[in-house]
Amino acid sequence: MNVDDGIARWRRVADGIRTLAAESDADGGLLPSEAALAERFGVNRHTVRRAIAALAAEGLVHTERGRGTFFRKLPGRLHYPIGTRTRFSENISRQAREPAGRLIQASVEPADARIAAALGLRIGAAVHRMETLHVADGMPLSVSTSWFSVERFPAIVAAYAETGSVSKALEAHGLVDYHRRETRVAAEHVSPADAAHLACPADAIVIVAESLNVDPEGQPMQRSRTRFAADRIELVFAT
Amino acid sequence: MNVDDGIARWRRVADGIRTLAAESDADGGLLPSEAALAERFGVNRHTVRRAIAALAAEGLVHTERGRGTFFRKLPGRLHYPIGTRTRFSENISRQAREPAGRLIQASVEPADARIAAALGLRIGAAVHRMETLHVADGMPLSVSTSWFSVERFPAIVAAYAETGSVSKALEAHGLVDYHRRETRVAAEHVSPADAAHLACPADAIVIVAESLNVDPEGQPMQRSRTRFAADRIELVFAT
DNA sequence: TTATATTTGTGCGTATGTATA
DNA sequence: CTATACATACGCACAAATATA
Repeated sequence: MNVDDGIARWRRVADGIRTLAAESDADGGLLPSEAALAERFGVNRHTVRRAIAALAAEGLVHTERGRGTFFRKLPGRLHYPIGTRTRFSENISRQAREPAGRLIQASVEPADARIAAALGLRIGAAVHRMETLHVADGMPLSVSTSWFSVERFPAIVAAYAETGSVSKALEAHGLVDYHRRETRVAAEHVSPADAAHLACPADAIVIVAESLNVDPEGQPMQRSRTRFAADRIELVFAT
Repeated sequence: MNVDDGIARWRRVADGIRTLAAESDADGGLLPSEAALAERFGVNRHTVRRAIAALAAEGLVHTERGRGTFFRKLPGRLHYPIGTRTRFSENISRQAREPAGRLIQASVEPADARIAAALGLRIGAAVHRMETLHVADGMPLSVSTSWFSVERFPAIVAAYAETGSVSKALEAHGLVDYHRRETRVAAEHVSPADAAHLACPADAIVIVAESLNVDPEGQPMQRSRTRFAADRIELVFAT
């Protein structure tokens, strides 16, 4: 535990304890004793005590003399299952009430090289670009940008605005089945515009999921880039 | 700049300079002078010099006497494909040279409720807990914590330490095939300990992937929690 | 109830690391 | 380079609160 990295030992111990909390997410759970933690991390008990003091100051744990130190409960994240047939409304409605998608902005633009390649169109072909916000229980969870071929889905924007659901909007175009081909997952700091829509602080984190949906014939028909508020949701990939 | 957070000033200055490098991603770019950096961060010039020395030691910058200090170029994000049969070594070795896993820390502990449930063991059963670091092309990409049943994989730690690969360590126990059942993906700010291992700034982001690997009979045998440096890698789920 | 072990809380001395002037 | 101030980390000892036999 002696690395000259400019980070104090009690800070690393505090983080180790934080990890324990993340791993064994028991509310009201009992931490190992200070002596046990000192041995586990290879530091003096005073160092453990300083780490615990820092965690207590930020409210993660509380200690009771003679009894021990206990975790406090962390606000849980919603689960967002992602499989081959992901539908926002269906996913979230099992965990929260009133799932809702709201249209923020829509436009028609020429496809750039990347969009054209993803959707199998010519560069410059007209595509709908739709910006949507997804809310559950009054809490914004994600904002998403989607691209659709104008030729194939001329009225997709109106249909989404009316139903608040991509799958229902696609049904209106006669497409009742589609599935997700690929999802790329990254994470970034939130952009100012997204922070406003998600009602989160300027230094918040978003999980960025880029995906491609294809119809039953394997033809790509929707490309999307969704930014999830990372403190409110986690993605679950079942394989 | 005087906060009692257990992080040395030269470390914060070093992280600040790293951020400068990320923003103005010009290869061979010139840093502000040491005096200018000292004033910008509100520290003594000696502290700036120590920060630069640390960055030079890890290869991010190089200094030329009388001329100044210069950035080196940063690489783009690697892709990390995740499917039912993910292997770190195989994935990364197609894009980078010398993939390597290094054992950071290992211990045997009793399984808490969560680990026991995940691995199908009794609460309190002995499990190996293994902390590993994964590097490609000399750049740390992820740190991972894994849990294995001690009864089933008594020598897993030694086997990993020798081979630097989980799949090879499992082969040594006669398990040649396994697959990933579920992956949960979240994103957080990096913990100080992980930041030290990943050599990234204190305000960096990690993608947290929790997964469960099962053997051909469907029996869970490895639970892991991997933190990826979000600025170096993106996860790709093929469905 | 008492007795004992466990756990947290406190004090003090010493050595080393960090940051400034 | 030295000098100074402060933070960090350790080791030991003991007191106070709690749990348990």
